[in-house]
Amino acid sequence: MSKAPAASARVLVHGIVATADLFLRESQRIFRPHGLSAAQFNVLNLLAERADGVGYSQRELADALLVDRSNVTGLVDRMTATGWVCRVDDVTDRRVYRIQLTEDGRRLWSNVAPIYAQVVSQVTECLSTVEITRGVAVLAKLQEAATRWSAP
Amino acid sequence: MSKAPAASARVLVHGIVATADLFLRESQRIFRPHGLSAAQFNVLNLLAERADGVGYSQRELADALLVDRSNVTGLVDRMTATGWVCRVDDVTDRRVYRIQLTEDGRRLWSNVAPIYAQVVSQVTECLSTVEITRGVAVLAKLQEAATRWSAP
DNA sequence: GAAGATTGAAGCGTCAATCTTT
DNA sequence: AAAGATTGACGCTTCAATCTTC
Repeated sequence: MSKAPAASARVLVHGIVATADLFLRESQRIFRPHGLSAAQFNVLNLLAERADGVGYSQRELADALLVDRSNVTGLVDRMTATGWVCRVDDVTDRRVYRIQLTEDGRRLWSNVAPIYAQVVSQVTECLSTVEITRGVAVLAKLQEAATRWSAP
Repeated sequence: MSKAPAASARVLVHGIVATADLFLRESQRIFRPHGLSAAQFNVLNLLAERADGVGYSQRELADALLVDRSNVTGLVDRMTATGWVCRVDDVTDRRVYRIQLTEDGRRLWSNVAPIYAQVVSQVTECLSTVEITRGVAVLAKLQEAATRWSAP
């Protein structure tokens, strides 16, 4: 494996952050007309794709979204206020809430998810299957390396 | 050019955002012991690499950092409070401030920048030169496509 | 003591509206 | 009118500390 020159490595890292920033900004513009934020859309996505109706605990939500547990409190607060999710007491453990999608939440997700999917497909149609596969592999290597670095 | 399956395209987009998130989180942990945030490090970087001593206007900083102009006000406020940058009145246009590095700011940057560079090189040493080149190219295509989408 | 949830303080980011200067 | 900077309102995120329940 040939050694990576420092300059282009830095360009790659900066490019990843800049591209993610761009995606985030643009996705906010998609969600905003629906009163939704990117973080809230991710919550909707998780809940909607879980068919068993049990829902996620806030801790599970935090782990899945890769954010701090304390963050989920406010996120769920706001989504409860708008009526898209609700907190249900867990029957076996009184410490935990099960967060579940409401009717309104599911309806909103049904409207917004296809729009988001289409934008993703439009933006990525400039890439070939090989490029996508290689890109995913590079990202996986980087994540692995970064994780290994953070916990030596 | 072969068509990109929707599923893997979405994995790629998610991977970019997740990797950037991971980088951001880890870089915060590097900067924090120095009382610095990632956003502030970027400001230091811009100012330090501009040798002419003229500095950036806040508008120029906003454009370079890809953030809203209003955001820069608070960022510069905080960095002025810690004494790392200062606002200097522009001599030709009384609307604009020139933001310049202080002695302290330059010293801090001299300490932190090599640490950051080394972490970047450690995390990216798992990649070959070819992988980096291809990765950068994919990101450039995506940014171009996303930008084109946002302003049709 | 450990785990789930919450709170308060702080920084970062957007947007809309305002002020000053050009 | 247009451009640079600022303000206020709001959401997202982290961290440290606290409360309740296991």
